[in-house]
Amino acid sequence: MNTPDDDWLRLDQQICFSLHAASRAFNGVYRVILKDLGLTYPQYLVMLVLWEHGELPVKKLGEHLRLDSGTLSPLLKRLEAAGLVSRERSARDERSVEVRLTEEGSALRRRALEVPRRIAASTGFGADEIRALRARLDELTTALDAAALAESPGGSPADARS
Amino acid sequence: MNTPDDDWLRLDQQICFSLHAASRAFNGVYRVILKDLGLTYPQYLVMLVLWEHGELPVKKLGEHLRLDSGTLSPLLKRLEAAGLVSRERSARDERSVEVRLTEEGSALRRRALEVPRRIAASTGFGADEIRALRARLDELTTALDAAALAESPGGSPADARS
DNA sequence: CGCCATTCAATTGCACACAACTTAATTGTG
DNA sequence: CACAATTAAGTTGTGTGCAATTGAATGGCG
Repeated sequence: MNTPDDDWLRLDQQICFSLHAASRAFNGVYRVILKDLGLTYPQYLVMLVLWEHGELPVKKLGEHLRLDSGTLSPLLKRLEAAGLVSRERSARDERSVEVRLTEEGSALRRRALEVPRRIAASTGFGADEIRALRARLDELTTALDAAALAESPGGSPADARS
Repeated sequence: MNTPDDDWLRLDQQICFSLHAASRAFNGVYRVILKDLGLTYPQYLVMLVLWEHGELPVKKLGEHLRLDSGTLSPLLKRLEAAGLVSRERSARDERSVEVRLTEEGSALRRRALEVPRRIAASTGFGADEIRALRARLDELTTALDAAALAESPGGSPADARS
């Protein structure tokens, strides 16, 4: 009786909504800061992975970012049009497409180095606070992903490979 | 020298990315659970506000949800097509449009009551943990919003009305 | 060797999210 | 009262995000 149904609906709104709002607020700050680089926020995430790993197939990129080809294909096409990456079918496996940084894409990294500092400043959070929050969010994501599989309409254990 | 540039770019990826991933993970769980109700996640957020406030103009709805008419207009049109809400120009101010729950929309609330519990279970977090995380995220959002204004290209004090 | 299940990208269709613009109504001011 | 500035919705265009489908290539198995 502490939490009648009405309160449940209210509390619920606040949890999911806070996350939704925070995500969009982050997006907004990145949008402003990344405009100089000519990148959107998701494009920046792709570039971060490429700057770290150099070159990798679309599949691997998707695993790092939890995105599928439906999202990545058009995004990569835009990065290619911007001259930042090249896409080439792998010689060994013609199904796979290797995404590589162009010289221009690699060079952009230097200009991107100041982004993290500006973002960190925008949050007003210290490094430790950020680390703690990140850990919390990762726990949450792991739990939610597991739950999505279980709840899934065909929530069959068949999906839960390994 | 504790944090060379490389580490900054890595850490940065993790903060923004964790939030991005958590938000999408939440979205995924809601997608599954809300499918029964025929609602998308943002549509559910709109319905939550309407269930709480009954009826209100698009503008107010946008303030509660931090969404503008560009997002809300088509979304509300879909909710109207689904028979859950009605839209009617206000008599007192013809610019404004009042969004009201239909009987069907009000009735849907009963079926939505179980959603919060299922979501809470999916997170695996306790009520206190959720509250703490929500508070943290709200701080973050406030800070980011303020920063976005300041960073804004025309980050002129002219924008900061009042 | 030949066939079928699997895998990878790309495409299609739908639904946000947001900037920029348009249109209509209202308010403030002279 | 008339007119400029403001305000509210809606529209347009771009860019994700994801389910479902398609098409090409690969790998396993008889």
